[in-house]
Amino acid sequence: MHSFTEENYLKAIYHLSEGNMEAVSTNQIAEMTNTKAASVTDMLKKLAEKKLINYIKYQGVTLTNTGVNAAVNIIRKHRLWEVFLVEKLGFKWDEVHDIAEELEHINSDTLVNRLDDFLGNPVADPHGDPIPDRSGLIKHKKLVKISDMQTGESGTVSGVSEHSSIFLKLLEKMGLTLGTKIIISELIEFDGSIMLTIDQKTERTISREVAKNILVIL
Amino acid sequence: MHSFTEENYLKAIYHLSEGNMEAVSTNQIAEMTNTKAASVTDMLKKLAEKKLINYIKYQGVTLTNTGVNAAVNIIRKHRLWEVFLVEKLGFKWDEVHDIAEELEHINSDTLVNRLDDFLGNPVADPHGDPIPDRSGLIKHKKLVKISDMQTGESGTVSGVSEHSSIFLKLLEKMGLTLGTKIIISELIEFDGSIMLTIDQKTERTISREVAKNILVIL
DNA sequence: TAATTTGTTTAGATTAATCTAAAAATTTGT
DNA sequence: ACAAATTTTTAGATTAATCTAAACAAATTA
Repeated sequence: MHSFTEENYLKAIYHLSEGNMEAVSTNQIAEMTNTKAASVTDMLKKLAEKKLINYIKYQGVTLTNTGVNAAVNIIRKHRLWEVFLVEKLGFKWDEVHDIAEELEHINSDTLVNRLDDFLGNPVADPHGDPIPDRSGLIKHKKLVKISDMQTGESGTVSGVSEHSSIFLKLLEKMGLTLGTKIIISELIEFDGSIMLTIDQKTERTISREVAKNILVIL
Repeated sequence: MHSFTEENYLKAIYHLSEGNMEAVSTNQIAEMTNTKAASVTDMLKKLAEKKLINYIKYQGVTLTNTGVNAAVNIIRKHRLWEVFLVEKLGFKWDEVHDIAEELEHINSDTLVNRLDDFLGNPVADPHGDPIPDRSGLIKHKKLVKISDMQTGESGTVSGVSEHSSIFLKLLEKMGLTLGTKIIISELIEFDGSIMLTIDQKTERTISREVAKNILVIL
């Protein structure tokens, strides 16, 4: 198995290369892992040695298949534990990240699979992020940022692209939690903010910055 | 907080000083933690520096109050996770120790207390060991080894003093799990083995070695 | 009680992960 | 295309946890 630290690097590289399939840079990894570039370089050599990443000096890195598998497995654990914390222990969606960050490193396939079953094989975590199944497969939904929607369009809030507690608490307060139905009632030209109807009842205006981080299924 | 490693030393010292309230020796700790005596000495200095143990060169160690609290808290977590694994995830009592050994180091009081409530505030783990409450209090039951019982005496199996998977599986096979009622039917002089009636039905003979490790409430 | 055995500590290395400062490579801007 | 700026890597230290071998202390035993 890989060390706690190695796992965190793999996860960081995975997240950084999601979306844009490009190589990830040393500095990006350093920022994500709260370390210095020099430390990252050292670790990259080690991970390359173990064939978990493809690394060429000065050219950035990509995960190998083995590396992707390892990363996906950690993410699976992280998200399952988040579901557990919210569904079974009554935590709020903004409280679970740090604890899951620790739990994700517990090593036991049996444990993860039994937890998965115990939770009823959930397909998404409390923030709407998809949970890889036991073979590592991830079912991505087609999600759209509210900031990309047009007047009159409607959809269901199904994810967020910002996971900070402060942002999640804000959504909670505004009634924009997962599952909420919204209709865009007006795009305000002046500052780009967006007026929408929540659950056919409440009218609300949200800033462009907030709208960019809420993901919706049309 | 204390490191993973420090926590394991505290736990080892706690377990070694249970029962006999004497100071614990360097070698005892080395054996329990699978390290060498020299490494233990180093760590003892560190723990003494942090006022978690009372340490005098060549004289062994005892835990300070702070040290006891830290150790009890780890044990509380370990035993609660064991209950979770057995009661909620369907693990057998001989399968949970190693996983709980990892889970016990997860750091969050809220998590532990919510887990405790979720499990219905259990008083004992799957092996019958008492679970400290959130203030650190441990309710010890008066348990007797089967090997110390007399012919005609009866009791309920309520604990074990040997936690190895091989031993627990054996008890399972013999029907001597927790809650089982037994009556001593005969003490066999020849080899010290003991004949007993299980749940008013089955007659069985167990070796003195096995009998020594089964604990009973009279 | 002196000698031997056993147990513990010190000294000096090692490994993993990190850092700072300096050197080297790459990218950018004119 | 070359100089400047940025990014990445190397070099050399540091910290936590561990080890082996040697020195030292305590307990045992003859």
